[in-house]
Amino acid sequence: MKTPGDSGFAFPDWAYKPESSPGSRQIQLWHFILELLRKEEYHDVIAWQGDYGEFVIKDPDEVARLWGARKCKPQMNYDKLSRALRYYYNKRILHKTKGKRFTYKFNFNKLVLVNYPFIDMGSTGAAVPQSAPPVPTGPHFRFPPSAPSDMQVSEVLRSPSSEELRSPGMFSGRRIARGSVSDCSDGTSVNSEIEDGNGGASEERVTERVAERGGGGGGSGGGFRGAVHPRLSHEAMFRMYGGPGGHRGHRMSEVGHRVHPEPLSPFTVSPLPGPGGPGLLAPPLSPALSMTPGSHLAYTPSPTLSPMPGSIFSFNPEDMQRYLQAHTQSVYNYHLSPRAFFHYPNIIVPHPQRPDKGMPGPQACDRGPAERPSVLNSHHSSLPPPHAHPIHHHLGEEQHHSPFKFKLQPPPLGRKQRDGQGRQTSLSSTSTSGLGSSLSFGSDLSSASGSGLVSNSSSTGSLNSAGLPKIKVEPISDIESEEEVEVTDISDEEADEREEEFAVFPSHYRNHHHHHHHHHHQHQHYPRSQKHQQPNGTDARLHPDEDLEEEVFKAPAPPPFFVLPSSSSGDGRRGNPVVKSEPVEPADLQLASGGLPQMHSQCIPLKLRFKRRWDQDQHMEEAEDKKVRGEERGRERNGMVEESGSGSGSGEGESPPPLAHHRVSAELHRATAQLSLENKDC
DNA sequence: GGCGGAACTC
DNA sequence: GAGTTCCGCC
Repeated sequence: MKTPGDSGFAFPDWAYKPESSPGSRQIQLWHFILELLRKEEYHDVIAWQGDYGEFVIKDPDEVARLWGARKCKPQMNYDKLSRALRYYYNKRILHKTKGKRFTYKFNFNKLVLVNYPFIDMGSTGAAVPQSAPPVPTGPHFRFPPSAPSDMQVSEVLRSPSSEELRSPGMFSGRRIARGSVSDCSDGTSVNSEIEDGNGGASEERVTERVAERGGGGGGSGGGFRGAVHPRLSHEAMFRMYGGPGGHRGHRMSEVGHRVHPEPLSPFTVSPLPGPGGPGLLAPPLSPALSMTPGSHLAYTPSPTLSPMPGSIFSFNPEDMQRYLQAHTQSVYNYHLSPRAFFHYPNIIVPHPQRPDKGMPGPQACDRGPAERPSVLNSHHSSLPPPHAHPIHHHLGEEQHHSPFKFKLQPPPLGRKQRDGQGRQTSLSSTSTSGLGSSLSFGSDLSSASGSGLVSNSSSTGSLNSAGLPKIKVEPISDIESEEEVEVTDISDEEADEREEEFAVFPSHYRNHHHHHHHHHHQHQHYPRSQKHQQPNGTDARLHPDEDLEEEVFKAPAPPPFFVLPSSSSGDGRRGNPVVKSEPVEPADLQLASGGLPQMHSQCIPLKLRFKRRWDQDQHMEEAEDKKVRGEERGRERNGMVEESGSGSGSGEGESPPPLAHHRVSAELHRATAQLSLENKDC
């Protein structure tokens, strides 16, 4: 354990694993940083410092060197590394602590929550010994008692091919270092000096894994073994690393809601069953939705990923709940890398990988890609099949595919080519890079499966074979695509609270089926200074980062057919089933949210009501968006407000809370409640 | 030192 | 997609 002097909070081991890196098969820089951070050996090179998540690179050159070694980029230097780090700003993985040299800060929210939304660290022995970032006193949030459903989890998780899931390996201390440095076969590589001392740890690692998974038990060295859980709590995540003894291995029982019987992994359990059962899905929503400041992130796992979107909007209380939950959850999942779902550490597959080949270790620069396959395949047999499909099928009619996709970051906006001569030929010289660096973990699994959400793209066929939803993380620019839905963060403010540590990314949750034509497309947050405009003229960058943080969450639009009959509302208003995008019925809104007058139609079918509400929400959101957008434009490039002079490091990013959004949410809640009541009457 | 665009690689 | 490499700018 460690925690040298720092905090007692642990950062989950899995977070350090390269394998868990959602973004790519290769180790990512932030992962690497985390690795270093967690090792005492490197404390003089890089260490946690200051605020929660903040770290200082004490020896930039060394860090760069290590990174270069890991990536087999001998020419790496701090300048380059820092560039890479700066890219994280836009991704919100990191931000710079202003005023402090070589000091950056992680946005754990992004790293952890986003990537591992379902892991329930709380219950399991999530606590990790390793290094701990300074603890946030932060907000703890808890999940509502009700449990989401296995289904959800399963849905989400399931897709990952087993391969991905497996590879629990975590770094054992030395491994990284050595591994990383170790071979860049070219010779050019740096040698490892990193640490060393440990010889051959790699194999050891394997063993560890096996052991770990084995029973849930023992959390040996460091593996994080928390069970995957549909809900995850910050609290849990960062819980104090108190007695390790207790944590590891045990079940999450504490949390009453947990659904999975299996402490370890849902996967093993096979999620299948769940989907259908609505019951599972419909947990009480109450608390979940609450966006009260105090709660910080109220999160209810929701079926968003699965159920809602789909196609049918069946109306019943459960649906409602789901609907609401969806919002909530969506927030949670927003920005989730599609691949993120695959990387649940908990899902450990029993198979030990071969030390040599099997190891996914990123560190082996030398390893050729060729080997990889073997790894993957080898396990197949015994591992739980990537069940993907079954589950989906089960999702009842209600779910099917969710139309949501997640977008993460802004695209690298257009590049103007420098026509002339670029420095093209570039590095001829030494780069060793080409060689072996490519070690990827799982071939393409990730890409293929993608997802966690289903995108119902009827049109595109984007569904994967399994019919899984597709989550897409992408830059705004692409957005126009169709069905992407953005999820909006509900509680940004809270989440964000001080600094974006916990911020959830802003997002919009939209339905593209009917609406996308009208607006949206853009809405992505662009990084601070993005100033590009979309071709279509829409402003590509809506919010500077921080600003974005808060947005309203949008209700998923009703499925297509949702539209149909609905229009005929009992209240006499009739309409064609036009899908509309018009702000129709503002009145309804009033009704619904405000006071819901008892309409004579006293009992309007809930469905209709709901539908209306939905529409209303949409409109409101849109309106909000427009509004926001307008504002944004105004600030244009100057928008870098965040950056400008804040002297001290920390508090960046705060933007005016979108009251409207809250309002909407509130209304939604209210309306929901009322509808429920009404429903009873009926 | 730090930022971020642009081109480029893997 | 995630950097890497270069570079001009502040």
